[in-house]
Amino acid sequence: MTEPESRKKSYEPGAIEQKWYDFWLEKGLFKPEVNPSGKPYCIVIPPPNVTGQLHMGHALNATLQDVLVRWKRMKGHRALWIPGTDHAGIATQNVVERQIAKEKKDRHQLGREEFINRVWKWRSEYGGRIIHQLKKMGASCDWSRERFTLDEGLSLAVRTVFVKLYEEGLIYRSTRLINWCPRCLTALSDLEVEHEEEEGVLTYIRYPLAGGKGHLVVATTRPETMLGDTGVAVNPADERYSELIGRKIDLPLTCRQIPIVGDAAVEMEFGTGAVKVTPAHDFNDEEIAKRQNPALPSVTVIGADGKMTGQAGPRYAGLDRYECRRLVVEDLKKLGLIEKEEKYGHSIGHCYRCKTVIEPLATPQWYVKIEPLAREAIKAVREGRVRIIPEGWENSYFAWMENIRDWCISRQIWWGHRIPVWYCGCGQTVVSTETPMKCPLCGSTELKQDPDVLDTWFSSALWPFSTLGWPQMSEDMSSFYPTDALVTAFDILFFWVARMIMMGLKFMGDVPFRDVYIHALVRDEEGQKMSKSKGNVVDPLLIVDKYGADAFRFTLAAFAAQGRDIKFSEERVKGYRHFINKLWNAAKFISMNTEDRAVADGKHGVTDLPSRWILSRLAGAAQEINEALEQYRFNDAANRAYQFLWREFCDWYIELAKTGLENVEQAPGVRWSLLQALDGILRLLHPFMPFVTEEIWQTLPGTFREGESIMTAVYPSGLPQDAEAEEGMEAVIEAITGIRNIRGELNVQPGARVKVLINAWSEETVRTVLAHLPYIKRLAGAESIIVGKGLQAPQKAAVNVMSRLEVYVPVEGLVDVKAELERLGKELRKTEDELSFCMRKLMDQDFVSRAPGQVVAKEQAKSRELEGRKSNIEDSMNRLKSIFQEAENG
RNA sequence: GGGCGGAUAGCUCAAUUGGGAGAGCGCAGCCCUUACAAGGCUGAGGUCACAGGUUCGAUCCCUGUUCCGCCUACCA
Repeated sequence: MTEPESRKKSYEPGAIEQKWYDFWLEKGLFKPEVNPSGKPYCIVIPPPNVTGQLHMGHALNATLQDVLVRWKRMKGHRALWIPGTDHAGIATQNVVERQIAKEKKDRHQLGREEFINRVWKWRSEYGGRIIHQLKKMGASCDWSRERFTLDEGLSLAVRTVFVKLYEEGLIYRSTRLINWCPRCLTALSDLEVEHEEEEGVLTYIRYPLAGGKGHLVVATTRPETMLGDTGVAVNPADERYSELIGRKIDLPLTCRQIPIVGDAAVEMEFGTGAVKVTPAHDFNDEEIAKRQNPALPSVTVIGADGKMTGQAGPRYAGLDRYECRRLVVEDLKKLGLIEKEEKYGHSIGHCYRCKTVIEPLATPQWYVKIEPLAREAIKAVREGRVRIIPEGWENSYFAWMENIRDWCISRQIWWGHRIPVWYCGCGQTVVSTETPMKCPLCGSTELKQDPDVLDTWFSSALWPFSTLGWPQMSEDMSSFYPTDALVTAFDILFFWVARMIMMGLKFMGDVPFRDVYIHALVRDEEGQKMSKSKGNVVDPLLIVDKYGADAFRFTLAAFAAQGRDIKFSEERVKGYRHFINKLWNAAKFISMNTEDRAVADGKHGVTDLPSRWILSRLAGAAQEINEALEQYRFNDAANRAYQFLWREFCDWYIELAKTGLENVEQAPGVRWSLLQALDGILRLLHPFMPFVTEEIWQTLPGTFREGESIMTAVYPSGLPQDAEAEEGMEAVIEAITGIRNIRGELNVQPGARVKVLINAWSEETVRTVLAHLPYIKRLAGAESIIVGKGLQAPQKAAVNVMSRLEVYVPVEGLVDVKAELERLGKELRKTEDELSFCMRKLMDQDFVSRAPGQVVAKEQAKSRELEGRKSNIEDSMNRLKSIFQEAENG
């Protein structure tokens, strides 16, 4: 026969987690319908990339959302957490392209249709991976409502939004420089470009003045672009150069002549004060070119593939841009046109997907005119209709939104939402949610759809309402929009959060969510960002296997609010596994002591002070935990639960209960309180550690369980507190710790029973202590205790002065008198220091007259207590000293 | 260049609006006390980065400095 689960010495998560997750799924407990009449509460998951594997960020993100949703569900809300994945255009396409590259093919050989089929096939094989991983974390998402950004419904939402914005003039097409990734062969939005500081070279090139007299020196970090220069700009206010404006340069390595122009944006102090202008390959230069009248022409010398074009001239055409750079510099050197080269640190844009250096390239692209949308989104946050938590992020949000530039939404890839625009040979453009049969202008059926797809974030921006069924009306939509909270990391605040707010306001007429909770980034132990290339990634699934999802979740929650970063270390998870084990063993103890024994029928059967106390403490903890969760202070909530379970419930109450259980009359009440407090802490902890709490909760007697799962049990709140019991227990606790301190410091053997005198300051305390002598004896290892007010101190005793009482432990023969004197001396110095600090304040006229009355009163009370303590310690020391001297003399 | 955040115990970090700083881990001592050694009891350890200012009083508010991190920007 195997040991029953509940009696094993330690908690083993593996099989138990699977068991309960299946149970929850089977019972449909993740659906909002379990609380049909509750107030709706809804969170949409930040959809992870369908190509993704669960990483630490997902794990933290999912944990926090699950804590919120489980908590709200237990509070009776109609709670809905909508899961799903994102089609992740570029990332997914890259993954599948790599796969087919192994077959020595590329997507063009396959053709668009076949390639798309391959991606869908890949998605059906691997796309469920991250969903499966979320389940391992215990996520209570309603999987029946799972969505994918390329679902038919979501695609319709995307087309609908596109058409509407187009019709309003908020989507337009334009040819201008955009960020181009020469490896992914697509345009990128400004946000998708990562700037990194790099060491480069600033090359000073002599540009000969036409007509053969002298030259102008320009500085550049990209010498190869000189082949596409169409001008040189100087500041018109620059006396060195102003009279050159209007003259021409013989552009080296080409046979072109280019003008010297004036532009106020040129910094006179930087470089030589003269700048080459390459409108086709530099955003600034494009601006300068446009400002000229007539505008400077564009010469594109670098193509979409990052190689030099025919316009670069026969010597350079076809070269990679970096090879060309070397050759151009070499050629210029031969011509004696390089003045100097110096090291230069500057920041360079890289593709956020493949890290290739971005090339500005002029191509036709679709844009969203963003300013009108941003204006409303700024207002929503300013007016508090969307709260960003922590508040500090609002600044970043405003800063970005106020300087926002039009959003390039077209991508030259195949995987994604095809742009719903068709072109006719007659020149007509058709924009429609459905594929048009013929051209409305000429009737031709030869319509060609725009080959590009939309930025993935375009569809993600619609997520809070597209997942609820929009553009169809649905019950979910009227119940759950606006959603309640959005939980995410700051790195997609602009990419995603801001755009959702814009689209929600535009298409739903209301914000997409009330609260945005921005959580930390998970870093490694050294504080480095986890990345595959650094090899410092910790796989959350391995942590779950090793320590269980509960310990892992609790760790993440407990460290969630420590500022922006969480430094993750396995040691911490190990620590919280100990916590779970503590809970497990407390439950085991309670089960052993309640099974087949009388349990009081409710709270009225509870008569003993410790039981009243723990129930009151439970009420207090519940209140604080609820308050913390209301404010997204996950760490405070988790730590309060930790403190309650370990310090108050296990260290104090269970130990006290061992005595209470020996009292035949009180025992049923103690048993009820043990179960009641355990039930309470299980419920409080359930959102953080769903599995172990369910496992234990299911073993509680039926009267403590009002439903089939702890998931739908009522979350403790609004429980009555019992100030009288708390005050009474303080006295008991002081008596016990007072004795323990002495034992500990004087190294009394744990087995040795000591005789104790307790001198209480009030009759009330005397009564309380007297009534609880069995508890004190047991927990403090005392064999006899004499209690009274104004007790005469014994001749030879160690003393400990507390705030409600003082404790004497006669130390006849037991103790080194000298050591005890040292200990008391230290105590005395501490007390005196505090007292003099206190007195100094009270003697200060300014303090007494200007500080608030209650602060002064507090200081006065404190000084009285310290005075008392001081004289008590001095008395004890004097007694010991006389003994000491007797011994010396005798 | 602009902006934001951080500097508190050996380590990692807390501290609801200004009134002599807490936790976890670690460390030291003593204990296999029948829920738990993944445990219990006790203890040591902090001029709250630096310099000024406001205040009766500053870890907290203001200014400046140093050192870290991050976001953002078209100085070629």
